[in-house]
Formats: sequence, C-alpha cells, structure tokens
Amino acid sequence: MTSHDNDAFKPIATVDLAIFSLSPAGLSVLLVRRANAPFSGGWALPGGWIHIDEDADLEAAARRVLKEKTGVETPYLEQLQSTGSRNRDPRGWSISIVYIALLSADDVAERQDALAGEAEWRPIEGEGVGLSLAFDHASLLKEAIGRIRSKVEYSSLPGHLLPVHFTLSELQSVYETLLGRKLDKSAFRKRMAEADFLEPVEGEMRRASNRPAQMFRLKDAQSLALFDRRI
Amino acid sequence: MTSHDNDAFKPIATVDLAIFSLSPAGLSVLLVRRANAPFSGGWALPGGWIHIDEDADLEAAARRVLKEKTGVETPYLEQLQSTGSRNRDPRGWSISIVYIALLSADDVAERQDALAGEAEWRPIEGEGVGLSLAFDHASLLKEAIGRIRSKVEYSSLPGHLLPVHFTLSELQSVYETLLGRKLDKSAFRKRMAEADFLEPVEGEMRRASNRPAQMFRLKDAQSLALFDRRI
DNA sequence: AGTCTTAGTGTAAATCTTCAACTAAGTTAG
DNA sequence: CTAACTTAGTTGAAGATTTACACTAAGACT
Repeated sequence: MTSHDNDAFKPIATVDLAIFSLSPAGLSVLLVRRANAPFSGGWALPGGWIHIDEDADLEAAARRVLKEKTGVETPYLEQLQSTGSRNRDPRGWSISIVYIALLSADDVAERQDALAGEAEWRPIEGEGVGLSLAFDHASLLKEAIGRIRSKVEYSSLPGHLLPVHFTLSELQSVYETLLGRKLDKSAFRKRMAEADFLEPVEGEMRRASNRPAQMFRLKDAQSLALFDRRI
Repeated sequence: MTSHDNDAFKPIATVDLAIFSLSPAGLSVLLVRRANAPFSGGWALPGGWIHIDEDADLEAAARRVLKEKTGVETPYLEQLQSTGSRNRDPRGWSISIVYIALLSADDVAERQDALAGEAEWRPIEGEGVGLSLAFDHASLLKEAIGRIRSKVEYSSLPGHLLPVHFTLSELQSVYETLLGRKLDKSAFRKRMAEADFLEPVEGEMRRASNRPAQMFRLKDAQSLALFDRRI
C-alpha cells in the first residue's frame, strides 16, 4: 500500500511529564539530567519512549514514567498537549505527548530522598526555570505553567498541591502564591463552598497559639472541580 | 541501545480532524467514508498518517489533511487532544492527535461541490452524529463537541463559523444555536464590546425591509478571544 | 484576667445582571 | 406621501452579586 506501512516512516513517540509540587520557594517542577545523547548531561522534563509491549495507552505510559521517577502512583494527571516535528529531536521526526502531574506535599515529603537518580525540584521563576532545557522542553514547560496559572483562576487545582489535610487559610495561601495576588477571605470561602469539592475532616483541627482551624480534604483527589466564575 | 530504536516498536501515528461548520440544521461535522481496511466503507473523521517526509510538524499535517478534504487553507485550527492505545486500531499500537477546525460559512459555500470524494456534512445531534464511526472516532467527536460547547460560553468561537462579514444579530443567533438558549440582546452586545474581537466594516450594512445593521468582521480570523466571564 | 493571633462571619456600598421598554432607521403598503 | 411594520440598537429601574472591611470567636501565652 502506501510507504507509510513501513516502520521506517513512523515518527518517534514519547511521553513527557511536567511534574509540579510546592516547595518553600513556591511552585516547582521536577527535572532530570539526561544520561544519554542527545543533550546528554542536560536538564529535561522526565519522559520516555512509549513501550508498546508494556503500556496499554498513553495515560498508562505517563503513569509509568511518573512512578519510575517519583514512586507516586495516584497523582492528579492531565494531558496538556502534543508537539511533533521534524526538528525537535535530532534522531528524527518525533512526537511528544505532554502530561501535567500535580503531587501533594505529602507525596513529596515521603519520597524526599528516594528521588530516582539525577532528578531535582526546580522552582518556577516567571515562565520557566532559568535553565536551558533539552529538546523543546523549555517551551513545553512554559505551556504547562500557563495552563496551571490559568486553571488556578477557575478550578480546585491548588488543592492538589497541598498535603491531604489542610485548612482553608492554607488553601487560600496557595491560591495567592500561584496567582501572585491577595484574595478576599470571605469571597474565597464563599467560592470554595459553592464549588463543593472540599469536605471537613471531622474532629481534625489545626492547633496553634490562636483559634483552631477546621481541616479539610478533597472529596476527589484525582479530579478537578471547576468554578462558575473566576475566583 | 534500547529495543525502541527499532522501528517495529514505534506506534502508528495519525492526525485526525473534527471539521465543523454551520449548516441550516445547525452545527455540522465533516465525515468521510473509508476506502480501505480497517473499517472499510465506514464513516470516520478525516485524517491520515503523518508523512514524515512531507509534514514539518503536527499542525502542518493537520493543515494538509484539511486542505485535501476541503480545499480550505486558513481556518481556525486548534489541537484538541491525543489518544493512543494498543487497541484503538487493529493494525497495532496507534496514536491519534486530534485537531478541531472551524470553517467559515463562506469557505463552505465556495467549496460546496468540490468536497473531496466520499465526504459529507452531518449535523450534530446531542453528543454525536447518530451514526457509528470507525476506530474511537465517536468518542473523539464527543470530546470535540464538548470542547466547542464549552468554549461558546466564554470565547469568540462562534465568530469563526459565520461568513467573513456579519451583523451582531447574526452572531448572537449563532451563540444561541450553539448554546441552545436565548441571550439578552444588551448583555450580549456589552460582552462583545468588552471582548474587543470585532471591528465594524466601514460603510457595509446589512439591508432588508427594516433598519439596516452594521456589519462586522473578526479582528483576527485565526485566533480566539476569551471573555472574562461567561456570556 | 488580659493580650495576642488567626479563624470565621456579617454588612453596607458599589457594581453588575436582568428584563423590558424605548427610540432609530429603513422598507413596504395604501 | 404617510402610516404601518420590522429589526437595530440604547436606556434604565429593580434585583442580585461582589467587594472591602470591620466585627466576633476561640484558642495560647504572659
């Protein structure tokens, strides 16, 4: 039939991940040092070939890479976009399907030391990490950051970066960090109540030298709640 | 190195398009009849292999397919999502990068008869076309319809389905068709003014047996304007 | 017991929506 | 020639929502 039935005409297919978490410096992304050519020794987003014998589908491939690099199995995971071109990989026409993963602070704390090999959390500054990245990963990361910033405006996204239990003040503070602006407390609480994605953890209170605060958890740790309006 | 340098381990890579336009019956999508196995004779979204010798990148591949099927070169085009799995194509592990294209009514009118081969506009009913489609195309189409319906709420999307010149009343009517509900005239006009994606065509008026209406065009026929709030 | 701090609620003023009426500008019928 | 008709485009009052900020609540610390 056509020449494209021949494997030599197939593009390379990879899955790459922008894995985010909160560090003291704010939103951070996991980068790995490449062991092999091309860009050997350079920083890149974690990723890898699709293993057609092992991965049932694209999302399974993304989860496999995530588990290999972080040990985390059930994060928030969403497909961002795909890029593909003749030039992005010197080895040939290549496609990358990019996923965004959000790790809860608990996941990060547990695996602190167990980070696979040459991996490192880098804080986001502006539209990137102030580092040049392999392939077109700087551009992919920029898109991922844009998507995250955009979704903070109208979704429960920040809830996926906190520990499993948190207070409303802590949640508001994450929204403020990611948005880069202060929010009104009563308006914030009204939105959270309307969006209906939190449930109080009965009896659990955050105690300090002040009035104790009710702790909450996400009703669903895998899905995003969308607001009717911007926050 | 790894076994994946061997082409036999690469997935199949295709680009598929959900091409929409407005017909008298409302939003419609272009379907083609498959000439070859698998699903020979069945309806499918237009698409095809990525030609690594010919296509510079994914979007170029999408534009090539679009031009082959419709003759249109500069539509509104946006990437929807990618699917990929072991099962979706009987020939093997396969990836599809799906694009949404919106054709202006002018484009459709010009090419009415020149539709390539066995292609046909089918009106959208509910979440599909009331027809079973090849591969997982019914599911891809459902996602595309969902994306369109969602974007009508907060973007200039409907403007890309009209002729190049149109009145505000015509635009409002498209919003109403796609949303399935009536909108308030003054609120609608206020949103359009705020979103600032239209410009009046000086001197051009729609004339009928009533007060003439100012005609407008999109400031940018390739990009979408996003509203601050829902319409 | 009083002070301090953060949690959580209440409220008045400002803004935005909704609904519907009103004016504008043409064509058509008589 | 003029009145009736139709759709374009604007205006405004009533109601709903948002915003800004102050207030009350509940604990720890001195």
